[in-house]
Amino acid sequence: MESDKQKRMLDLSKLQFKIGELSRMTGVSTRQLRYWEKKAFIAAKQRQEEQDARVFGFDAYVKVSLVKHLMDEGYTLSAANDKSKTLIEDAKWAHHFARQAFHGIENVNGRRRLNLGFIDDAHEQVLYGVTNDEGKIHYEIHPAQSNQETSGN
DNA sequence: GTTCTTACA
DNA sequence: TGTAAGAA
Repeated sequence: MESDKQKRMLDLSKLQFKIGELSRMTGVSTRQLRYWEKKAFIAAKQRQEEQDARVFGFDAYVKVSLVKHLMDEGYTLSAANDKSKTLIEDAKWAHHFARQAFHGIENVNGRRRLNLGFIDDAHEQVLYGVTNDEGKIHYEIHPAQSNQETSGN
């Protein structure tokens, strides 16, 4: 099912931080990080043999940053933990959505447009996202076969 | 110098 | 949660 692990140029799963690093990165004390781990709010990678220092991954960094931010906003630890869960789920969903929606960037007449794929089952119309001079985005629908001048820039 | 666990103001 | 202690 999940065999679609392609070779991405950015492999965030390889990032590893010791507790001191994660603490400095997020502004959360090492004391808190150990406590949060015990509470299962964050997870450290499995420690190898006997004595070992905790190793956190990018996912932990994101989680800690979110919880820290929420606590600064006034949330309690447990409340911040709960809210961070939904935020992370939403972000994952949005990422999944955007990843599927992305069909490449095309250059036409010096302008670039984002191909968002067909909007009809007959595959006759394509949805594009474009920006104006101020960077504001809008959408356009074009016939499917007008992709002649897609100079690979 | 850093991290770990346990305990206490 | 901060901080201290003693050990790794």
